[in-house]
Amino acid sequence: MDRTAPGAAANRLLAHLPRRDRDHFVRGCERVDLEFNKILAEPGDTMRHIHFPTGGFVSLLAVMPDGVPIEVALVGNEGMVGMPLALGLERSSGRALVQGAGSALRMGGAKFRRELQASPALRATVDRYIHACIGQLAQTAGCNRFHVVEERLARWLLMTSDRAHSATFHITHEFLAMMLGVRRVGVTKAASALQRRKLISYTRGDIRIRDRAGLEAAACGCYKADLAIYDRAFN
Amino acid sequence: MDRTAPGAAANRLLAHLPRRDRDHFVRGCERVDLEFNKILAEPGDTMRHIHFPTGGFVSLLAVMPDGVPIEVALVGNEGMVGMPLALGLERSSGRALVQGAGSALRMGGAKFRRELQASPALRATVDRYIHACIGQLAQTAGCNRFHVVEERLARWLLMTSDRAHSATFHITHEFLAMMLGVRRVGVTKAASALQRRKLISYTRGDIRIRDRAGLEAAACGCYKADLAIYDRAFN
DNA sequence: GCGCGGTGGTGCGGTAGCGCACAGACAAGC
DNA sequence: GCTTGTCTGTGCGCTACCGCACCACCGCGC
Repeated sequence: MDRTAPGAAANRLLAHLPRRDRDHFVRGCERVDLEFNKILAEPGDTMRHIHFPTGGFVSLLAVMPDGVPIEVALVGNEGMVGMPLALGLERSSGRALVQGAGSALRMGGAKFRRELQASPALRATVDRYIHACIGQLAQTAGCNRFHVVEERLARWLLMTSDRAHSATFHITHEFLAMMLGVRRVGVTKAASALQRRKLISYTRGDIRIRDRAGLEAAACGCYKADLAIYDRAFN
Repeated sequence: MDRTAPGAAANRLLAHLPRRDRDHFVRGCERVDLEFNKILAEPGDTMRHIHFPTGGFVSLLAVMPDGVPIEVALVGNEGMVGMPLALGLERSSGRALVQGAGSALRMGGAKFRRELQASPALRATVDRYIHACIGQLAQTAGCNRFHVVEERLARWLLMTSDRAHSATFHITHEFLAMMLGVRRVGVTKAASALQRRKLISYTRGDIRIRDRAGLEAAACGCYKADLAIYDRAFN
């Protein structure tokens, strides 16, 4: 993957654009930091920018009527945050929360829409990503219904590791519990089971994946299904 | 809402188009029957047509890696079946199953994409629907995690009643169990509780909603949230 | 009349996850 | 050193739902 504009290939979605479109697009963006725990959008917020993470990653959370949040999708440098803008709407329907600090390319909503009009390749790439995201949402809906905490935790760790591009990252049980929509002790129980099986290790929020293949086997099939969905959208 | 082309307003999504676009679009469609239990798409299938239900309604199901299906969205005459086509892809990622017999307007995929190019209003309307659908998927993901069968059943009955435009419709406990991803006896238990509370009545698959307001109170907030999502997308 | 398939209801033991409460372990700051 | 806050682990009773099995009822066809 050639890097004709700085950071162009650091977001894999933008890397799918033909060089000319990509260079033009990236030049129109500004580089911003994604700071840990920062909220990029709340339900009902007007979204000012679309973000293409280059490092770091962002959780998309549904906020239930009683205010309890749950993660429904995870966005790293393979995707973008701000799908509503690509669909002609301004208001976010969920919460977007920075999970892993890093950086992103961002562009104002109005400008982004002009770019979408101007570049069929951009439009096509963004649409494919939306398609993949819809698939991931549907997968997650089923996963939440059928799979036990230990499997879902394993899936989450793998997805996060992929997006962090690292076998280690930082997240507490408390936070994980929020993501998975379970109690903290549920995470503690599942995580210590995974640790006992020597698949992961952790202390005070520092998590390390020790046996990736084993963890994949411990995760529900949704992890592989997610990969397949992205693959089919962009193959 | 005026009916300048036959069936134009029978699909509320198409009814959002300016008259000229709508008439043109509807003339390019063919009218087809949606026959009960017919599968419009399986995961991985090439989608030949996009469908705009005019009567009848269609379940979108995620098929889990072990083959077990679960409903993730419900499409009536407020929507369309074939989102992937609108996003430049041909392969369905889930299963589309006719739940309520009726009819639809349909158009071939290639032609539909040409129409999307030609009519910004069509593109905008379809995009808004996709946005609403994403919201519904996220809501369902959370609902599946947090809410008990009785609440989810009530939500499903209300959503279905809305799409059937009727307080009565036909569906067995067995089938409902598949939609909700629970055992048949789980549905039996929840349904008889709702019946005891005089919110619904049923015999051998014939379901009637007797107290709509009561049923709304018995449903989880996801039902109202769904309505709000659609409303915000199209207000 | 009889059998049979489709539908709904019940019972029973098992388990995953819940709410709540409390205890230990480590880190950082004073 | 001591305190305070954060993080992780354990115990307990409870509930929703599970898998499995069996039964009752109804309508239809032979």
